Amino acid sequence: MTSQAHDLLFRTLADPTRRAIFERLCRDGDQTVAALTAKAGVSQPAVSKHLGILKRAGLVRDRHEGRQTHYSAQRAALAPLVDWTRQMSGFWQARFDDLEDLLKRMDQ
Amino acid sequence: MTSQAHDLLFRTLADPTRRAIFERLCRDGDQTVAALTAKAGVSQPAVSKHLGILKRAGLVRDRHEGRQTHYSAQRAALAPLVDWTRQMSGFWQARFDDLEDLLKRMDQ
DNA sequence: ATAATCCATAACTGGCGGGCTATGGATGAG
DNA sequence: CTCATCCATAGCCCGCCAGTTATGGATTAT
Repeated sequence: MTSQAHDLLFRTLADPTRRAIFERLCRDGDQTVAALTAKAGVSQPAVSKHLGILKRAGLVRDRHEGRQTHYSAQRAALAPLVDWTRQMSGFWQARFDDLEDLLKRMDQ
Repeated sequence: MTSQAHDLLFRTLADPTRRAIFERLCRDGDQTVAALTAKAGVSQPAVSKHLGILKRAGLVRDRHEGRQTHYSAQRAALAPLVDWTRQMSGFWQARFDDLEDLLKRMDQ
């Protein structure tokens, strides 16, 4: 896993609004842009931009359905984060390896 | 764990230079500011600022020794990150609980 | 056909943050 | 005592990025 990937992930998750959108998608599943905008506290274009950035980081997928776009969380994209934490900790690799395998097979 | 803590952690780790400093402290242990500056690719004041931010996030500790300041990584501060990832994933809590306990008892 | 809804993009703006140089206080060396 | 070294802070600058409004293409409703 390159350090670029870590950078992209960390920078993407550093913004509170964006992280909140991702959290919501993780908690409540599939959401339209309108639904996300209703709770985001920012304008619809801002939400669209955040979704674009999340998508570039692989954290979400979009699915077009008529004039709506549904977004869903891609939890597997969190794997590099777990990997990095494991490297920084330098211990208990075994436990983390289990988790990584799970995450990597979670492309739904 | 408050969402403020997550925000502080993510924002602190989002910068590549800062993350590299933390990684180095994790890998190679205790370092003086001069030693860190030598490899950081930025000026000494920049390194000092990064260390200050890392310290505010609880990720490093400083120890004064004469005119030198030694910094060391506080891996336990990564616990909220693990916690957040666990929440987003919503699975395998047991495995992560083990890790969290370990991290929280690692205040050296 | 017309109007309304959904979403993405463009264009602009402002603030935040990471970089720098300059400086000074504290400590160690000669 | 004087000078050099280590580090932190101050002050400044500039680029990036998250926010906004405006707009338009696509789809659905009337």
